[in-house]
Amino acid sequence: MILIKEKLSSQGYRMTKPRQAIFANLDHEPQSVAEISDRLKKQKIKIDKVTIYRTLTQFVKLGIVEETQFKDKISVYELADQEHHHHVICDNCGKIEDICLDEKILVAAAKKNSSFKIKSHHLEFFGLCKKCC
Amino acid sequence: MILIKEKLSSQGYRMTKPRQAIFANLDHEPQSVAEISDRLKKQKIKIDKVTIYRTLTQFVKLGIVEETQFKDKISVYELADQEHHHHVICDNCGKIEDICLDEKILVAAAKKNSSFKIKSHHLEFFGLCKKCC
DNA sequence: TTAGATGCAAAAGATTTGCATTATG
DNA sequence: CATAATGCAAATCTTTTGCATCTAA
Repeated sequence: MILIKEKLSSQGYRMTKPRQAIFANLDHEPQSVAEISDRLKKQKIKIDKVTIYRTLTQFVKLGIVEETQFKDKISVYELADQEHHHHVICDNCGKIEDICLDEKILVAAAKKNSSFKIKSHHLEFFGLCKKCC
Repeated sequence: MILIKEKLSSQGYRMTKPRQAIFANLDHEPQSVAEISDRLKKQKIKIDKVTIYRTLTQFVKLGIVEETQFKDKISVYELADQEHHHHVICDNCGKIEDICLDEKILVAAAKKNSSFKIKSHHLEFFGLCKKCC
């Protein structure tokens, strides 16, 4: 709690009810704006989707939230993790699971093989979850 | 040429002028529908964007084309390659470069660590290209 | 008080769908 | 000739923008 408030105010931003509610509904599981919006609705908290978009964009900038893009063309957001991890997405039901892997060697190889100055990467796995197998 | 025609007809589909033109403008570099459309326009070939979308979707199904999603929310398409490869995307200008890496070990680790039946994966690197460095 | 934040309406942009028409096999 | 493919218009869906109003600091 104090964390975000500090991060916000240190950049001249404000802590507001909507931001607090949105933050409270973030998770270490990735969620879409629609999902977050639904969660808030269920809690009888009325926040415009636009506000959710703007808040998440800001949280991403502040390093509070991490954004990922999957094939279905919608963005998903999750609490930024201290530890870098990856996702496994079910081809059938869309369920997303986190997975931890040590890809140091691969990143090093990429840096060596590419003419680009590589700064980050995304690694996602696809398959079938237990239920859909 | 004969390749796609066979793949198409084997599934009851037809080889048409638009499909041939679209195929001829595909590349091993990923391109968006807008880019493909522009290329065709320059060649004075008039094909509706809708047709490009439908054709690409079909080519993907037939394994002729590979679709990738980047953060800017648009899909890019490239000729499906015999050899599995990855992309390096410039954070500044969006330039995309292909890169080959051997990630067998990593995939094996993912299969071991996950409860999912993993079938495929996506690996993309981000950074700055030579020009933007 | 005063700049930042919100909500509503509307715009924007990519992709999809419906349907009448055309053209391939 | 039967059916798949195309083009056009319009719909969808996610995300963004403009602007008047509100509110935290």
